[in-house]
Amino acid sequence: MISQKAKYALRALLALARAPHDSAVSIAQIADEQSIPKKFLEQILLELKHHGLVESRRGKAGGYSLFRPADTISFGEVLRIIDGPIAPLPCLSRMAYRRCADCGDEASCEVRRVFSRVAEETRDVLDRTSIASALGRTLADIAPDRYGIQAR
Amino acid sequence: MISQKAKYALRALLALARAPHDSAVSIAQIADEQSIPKKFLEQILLELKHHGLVESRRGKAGGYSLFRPADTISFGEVLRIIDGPIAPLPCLSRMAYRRCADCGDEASCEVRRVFSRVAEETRDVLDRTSIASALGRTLADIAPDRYGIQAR
DNA sequence: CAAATCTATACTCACCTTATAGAGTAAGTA
DNA sequence: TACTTACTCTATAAGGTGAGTATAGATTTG
Repeated sequence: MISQKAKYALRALLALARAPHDSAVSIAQIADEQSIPKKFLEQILLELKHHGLVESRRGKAGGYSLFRPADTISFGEVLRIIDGPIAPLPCLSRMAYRRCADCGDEASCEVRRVFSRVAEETRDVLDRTSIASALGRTLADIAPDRYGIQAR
Repeated sequence: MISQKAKYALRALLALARAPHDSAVSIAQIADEQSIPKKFLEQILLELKHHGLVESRRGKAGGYSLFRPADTISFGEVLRIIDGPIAPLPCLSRMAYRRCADCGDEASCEVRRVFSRVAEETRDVLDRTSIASALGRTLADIAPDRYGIQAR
């Protein structure tokens, strides 16, 4: 299960992607539209900003907007920022590998072998699907590499 | 991430599947071999027993053994027993569907659409892989339906 | 300056995970 | 029968995580 927070993050990014280009959308507006607790959403957007996915303008008429084109932001990237590793086992994570303390030999671990297939399929979907392609208005699914979507 | 408990459960079942047919293996032996805390493993095996995956004999020379053939026990079934739903979103679970409170319309939810593909791929692997096939000694991967592995 | 808005950190609170403890029950065995 | 081994069940607890709230502050623009 992905966290509620990650779901909010994705919904917020989708909302920003739908907004007219270069127009800032206020936290309040997104929170209201998407039924996300406002203060919680503030934290989430701040985190996405720290990771360079969105930018913000302060003051009256301020708000958030995407910092990168919507077809260069993959679901996988967002999930890794908010929820951490996607892999089903620590010993299968690329961003935060950790050996399983109780596993004698990784190469012969049956559990690992099975879940590595799960991990592969999951990354396949999440790293190839961008915010734009989820909205169904891009070519990123067809040639994602060209758009700089993070490689698996 | 799957839970430590689920990993223990799978490892215990794999150990039972490796044991000579119809011979009971004691909790202590499995715990020792697999480096699983004994009292914790007791709980896990008991739970698997209640769900009809293993059987037990008490007394001296007692222990656990598989109740069903190893190629009829899928990874998915074990995970659902120990960790609950496999789906990445409550609104995608077949065993425990729950509408997302904050989602207006499921049919048009982009997040749901993307993760339904993840769920499908994941189930594909987990429900088609059995304890036996993980050990690499069965035909269940080739014709799983014939062996009664739970359909997706 | 005032209002709207973002920035940052700290805090709560319930629930889940990962066990551990201990008393009880059953089956074989000397 | 008494003893030993092993499974059965319930309770409990420490620690972590998830999902927010609260509070205070900093910027920008009108």
